[in-house]
Amino acid sequence: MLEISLPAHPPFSLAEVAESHGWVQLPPFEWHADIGLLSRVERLSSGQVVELRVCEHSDGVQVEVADELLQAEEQEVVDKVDWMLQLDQDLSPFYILTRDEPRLAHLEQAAKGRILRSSILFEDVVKTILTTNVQWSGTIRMVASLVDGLGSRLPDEPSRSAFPRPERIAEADEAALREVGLGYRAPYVLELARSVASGARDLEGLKSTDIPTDELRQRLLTIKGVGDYAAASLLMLLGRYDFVPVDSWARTMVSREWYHGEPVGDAEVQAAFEDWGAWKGLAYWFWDWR
DNA sequence: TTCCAGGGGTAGA
DNA sequence: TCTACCCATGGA
Repeated sequence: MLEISLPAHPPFSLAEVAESHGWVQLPPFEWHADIGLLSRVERLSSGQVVELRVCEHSDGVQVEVADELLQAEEQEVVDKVDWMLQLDQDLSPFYILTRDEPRLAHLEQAAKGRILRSSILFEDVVKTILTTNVQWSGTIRMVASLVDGLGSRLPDEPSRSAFPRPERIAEADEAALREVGLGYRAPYVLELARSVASGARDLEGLKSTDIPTDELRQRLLTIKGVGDYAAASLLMLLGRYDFVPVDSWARTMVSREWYHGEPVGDAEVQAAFEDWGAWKGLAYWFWDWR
């Protein structure tokens, strides 16, 4: 049994990160709210498949892994948990701004503001593509069958699997992915997996904070299946909050809040949060619509 | 049965 | 740049 303690930049709440959006409902994440346990099956680069069990602990989290790990594997676990939970995220400039906005003033006290993300960007891009033009229940179904069908299984609990590697998806053919239930999104996911597996596309490199946001957005938009909504969502996951991910929910809420229920377009939604500048997406995401 | 979802690609103006 | 049309699939 390996136990690792990791500090987080305060304020921090594991529950708030876990419940920051729907990702926690998608495998290989599992969230046990009653005991505050975030679990996730992860395939390490060595090939070993492990379960990461994360609990809140003093000023951060404690990560438990049942297996013996090499030093390099342990470091990989640390890096991945740090990335997924945004442990070192400092939102104090945003919190200062929220103090004058009643709909957001509670965020700092509640330690809200971090957004849960997957260990590698490939997984987040695939999942985001699988949220488009489908109800949330459909996204859960597609991700679950993709993970169960192509993911590496956890040895001690074979009903659970890691998210499939790009190389594994790249080996599949389009018909198989359609059969898994991806429908017309199958060729998008396949093309992405093949380009990442071949090295033609470096998604992990997009995590670099050196890339200007507009350039980053343009690069995300070159992925088939990623449009304005998906790009904005992914920018949020990359810590760039300059765009609101406008979906049917956003249009409904902005319409109700500021347009007397009249239908609104993407431009109206973006404009509604324009004053928040570089924090626009975050202000939208955590807005208390009441 | 029709409509639409946590939209996006493509063709044609 | 903007619009119309198409895309698989399951809830509502």
